[in-house]
Amino acid sequence: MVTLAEVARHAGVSASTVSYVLSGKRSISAATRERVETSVRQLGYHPNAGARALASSKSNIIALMVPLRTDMYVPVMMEIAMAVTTAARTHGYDILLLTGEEGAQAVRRIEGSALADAMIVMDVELDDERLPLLRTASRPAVLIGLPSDTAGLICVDLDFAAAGAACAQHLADLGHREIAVIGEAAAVYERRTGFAERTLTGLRERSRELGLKLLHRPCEGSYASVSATLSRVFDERPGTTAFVVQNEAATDPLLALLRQSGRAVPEDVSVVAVCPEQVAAHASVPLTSVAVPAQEMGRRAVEQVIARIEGRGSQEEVVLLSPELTVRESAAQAPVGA
Amino acid sequence: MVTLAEVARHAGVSASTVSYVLSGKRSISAATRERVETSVRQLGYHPNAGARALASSKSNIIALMVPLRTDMYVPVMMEIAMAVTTAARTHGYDILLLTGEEGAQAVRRIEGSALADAMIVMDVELDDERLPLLRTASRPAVLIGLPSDTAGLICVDLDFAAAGAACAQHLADLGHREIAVIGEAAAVYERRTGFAERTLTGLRERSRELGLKLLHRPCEGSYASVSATLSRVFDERPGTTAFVVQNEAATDPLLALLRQSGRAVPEDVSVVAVCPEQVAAHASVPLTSVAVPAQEMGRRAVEQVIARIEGRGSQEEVVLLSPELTVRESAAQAPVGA
DNA sequence: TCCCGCTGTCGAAGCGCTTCGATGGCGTTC
DNA sequence: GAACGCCATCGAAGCGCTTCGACAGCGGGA
Repeated sequence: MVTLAEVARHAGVSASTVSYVLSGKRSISAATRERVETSVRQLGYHPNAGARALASSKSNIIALMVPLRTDMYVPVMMEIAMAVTTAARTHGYDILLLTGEEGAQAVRRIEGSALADAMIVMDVELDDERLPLLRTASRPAVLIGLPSDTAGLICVDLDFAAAGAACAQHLADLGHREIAVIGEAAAVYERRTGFAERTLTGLRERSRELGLKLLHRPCEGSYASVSATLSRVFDERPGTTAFVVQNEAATDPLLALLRQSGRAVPEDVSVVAVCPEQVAAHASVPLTSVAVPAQEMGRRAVEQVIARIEGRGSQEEVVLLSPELTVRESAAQAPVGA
Repeated sequence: MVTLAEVARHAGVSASTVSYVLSGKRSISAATRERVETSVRQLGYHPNAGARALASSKSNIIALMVPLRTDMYVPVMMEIAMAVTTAARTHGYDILLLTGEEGAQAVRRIEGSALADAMIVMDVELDDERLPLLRTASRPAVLIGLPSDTAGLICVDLDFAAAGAACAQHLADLGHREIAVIGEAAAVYERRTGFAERTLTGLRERSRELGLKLLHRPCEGSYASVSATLSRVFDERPGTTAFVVQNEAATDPLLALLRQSGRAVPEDVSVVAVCPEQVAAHASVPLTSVAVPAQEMGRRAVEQVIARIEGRGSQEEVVLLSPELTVRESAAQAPVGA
């Protein structure tokens, strides 16, 4: 391995000069800078990460805690993780991948060992066990998600309430009066991962304002579960003309089962989804949907966290991204006389 | 932050003694060990990762390169990544997440900066640009996937050829004579990510041995694409009674479109898939399938890489996991007189 | 002409840990 | 009872880098 000292010798300068050329923290004459840069290139020098971290108390690593559960919401999670990683690299940071499994323990470990300069935590529950630690941590942390108490926290998330409202509004504009919500699995609500509840809140409030009838049913992603849910919905509310789905796995079964039961989408029944673009665009009927902007969320989280590492930005901030409803083919004017 | 020196003072011993207690590299009396361990606990000491890495030239970090493309095979990739991370933690290692985007450059960076002790590389292409570097690297590397030339490499992968053969065998056993293969998108074959080709090879060879007629068609995951592919298949080979699908995204459309075209699965047409368990189990007709054992692959890759870090194991090794075909409901006896 | 204040460079200290060699005290062995 | 060896512990060096203070040289203002 090539060291700083070797580069210095090769360039005929002192080690500190090389260091300053690399960091740009002191002015160096153009001539010297070029000589050093040439040596760096010729020798293929890469600074030793450990030594650098030790000397500067900065690792240039951001820890990313992703949920271990691979049973839900996987593509979005993956997309966010990738977006975070890519965004971090453009700022010179690497990502250390942690699973939620270790829980609060992981936060302590990272904090204590100085392995990372900051953390990004995904899949935060409303009353997450990690929150107290993150609040008092000596290193910045950014949450992707929105716990119930955001005091002293930096959060980035889609404004799911607005997303819910947008769905209700869109369907109301199309003349629908009775709407059913096919939600995430009951376990998701029990775990209290805010986003599902917030969507529902948004749906409910806007529905009340607009005088819509709203029915909510949690639902597993399986055909059996969607099928059962559908029957119950049409039993209870035969006048239902529109669905809002927030459950990646359930969208395909929903469309298939509606078709099977003789209801055409969007002629007889409209469907609006809250899901990733890909899922919406590739469904059997391209779905009018509010996208979960994974890329954007990842990018914003990285920006927030780096601002904090560099001592910029406030101690507390909630970044809520505005939802955008994309009109595709699955939602249309309510059937007349419905 | 608590340092080794503080622990040493607190326990009334020298710093080196604390270090030896922690590493177990020299024998320490039970009394001293306990005293030190108590101090460690009381002070909440965590060794500084940078200092440790610098002094020992060992970072206890494994770099994991995942494909950036989020357009294919996402759930499996995520599952493998999670399995790798979890497995690594049980051995005391953390995972540094790299995207394929940086390509060979990333390999050099990790190597030069001593950021990680080893690498695990996913989504290897048959003739990957990173291979020469990985072969000559001073740090161990393990591939998940199988390039064409495995000389000097450690590889872990599912035996996709055997998987293909198993599918052919299963369908032949059920009396099918004409089989169509719905493959990955053409781009996947062009990129030459071996697994798709190897499955095909296995299918072809076993089909030849058993006298089956085989037709292969690459296919996008969209309904339009699957629909077009299906028509062409039935045009060319009206006698087709069975499908092998290797394309996560296409399975659902395939089942839906077969049903729509009046062909019942499995009564009229059988389907066998090569895909993750979840996809197979939750399909509208639970799929008889060969699973991609993501967990197992992640675990084995970590074991291999740690063996190499510790100086165990050979310089070259190919671990091919045996496929297991799980019988579900989508494949049945070929219709009589077909 | 003298002194001041830059700019560009260097030397040395130190980040927190591992590890090598040295050492002191003990029980054994003949 | 002297010599030996072993076990447990210590001290010091050094891993490769950053960063602080020092200083040489030079131009400009008075």
